[in-house]
Amino acid sequence: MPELPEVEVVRRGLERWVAHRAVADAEVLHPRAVRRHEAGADDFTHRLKGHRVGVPRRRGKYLWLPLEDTNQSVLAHLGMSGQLLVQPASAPDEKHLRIRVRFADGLGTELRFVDQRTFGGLSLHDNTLDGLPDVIAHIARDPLDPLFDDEAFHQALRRKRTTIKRALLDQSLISGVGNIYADEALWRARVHYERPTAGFTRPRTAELLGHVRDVMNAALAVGGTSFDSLYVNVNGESGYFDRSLDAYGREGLPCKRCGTPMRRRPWMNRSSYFCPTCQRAPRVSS
DNA sequence: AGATCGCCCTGCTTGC
DNA sequence: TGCAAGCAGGGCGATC
Repeated sequence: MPELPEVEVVRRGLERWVAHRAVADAEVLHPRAVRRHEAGADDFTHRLKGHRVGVPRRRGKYLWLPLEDTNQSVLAHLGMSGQLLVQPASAPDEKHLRIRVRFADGLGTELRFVDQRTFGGLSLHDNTLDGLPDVIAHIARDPLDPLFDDEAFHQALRRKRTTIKRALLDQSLISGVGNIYADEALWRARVHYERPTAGFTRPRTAELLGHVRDVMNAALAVGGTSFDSLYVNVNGESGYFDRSLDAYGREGLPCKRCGTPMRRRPWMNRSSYFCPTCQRAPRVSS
């Protein structure tokens, strides 16, 4: 669900409301929410206790809270329906509350991980030398990372025998792009989702990356994309970018550039939305 | 070795 | 109205 802009909105909220607070204790209400923490829920809560949270960081759709004075971080992935909420301790438990973190201060708020579908979760990991949780060392830098290497990405596209949307969703090539922003960027670039990457020229790659960055920055500026209450920031508020989507979810509606009805095609157990006129299918697709 | 597929879940919407 | 199928912002591990 949440892609880079939505996760970044959450990270900023955590930076404001959770950074530098000491953990009093944590409570795991659903074991699946910590399944990536191999030592189990008790170990997870025990290790959190008493440590101060550092400044939250993010790479792609992953975010993590470094624990000060340790070499470990709490890694979070929201999956399809995960939320990190900062709530008054007195607020009633959400229906899908999975993990609660209480703090040793008088602010009266706690951190809650709420997740309807339980595809997401929290876990604790050692950091690599760059301060990255070790289990996400394979995740590529994201396009808003100043150290993202455009040329290396282009070369990777040239090298692969795959198609462009698969490549955009491959988190080991470029991270943070999901189904919505892939379709949005491809529409902006007028590129069909099944275009083979091997034929990409340097200018075409550069243009596509530019659109990926533009659409993500635009979404970030309005708090991300929310279709329903499943994606919200740490204060439970929705973002507004759904109003600005040009492709995703617009099946049958006129293309905002040329008026042709937009199409939806089943794709990898998901959907791809595109304009059949602006985004010409490659002649031989398989 | 790299690419693809199935599956992990819950809940809402749609269509018979 | 009831029920089943289809669909949803993702990613991992098994498989070819």
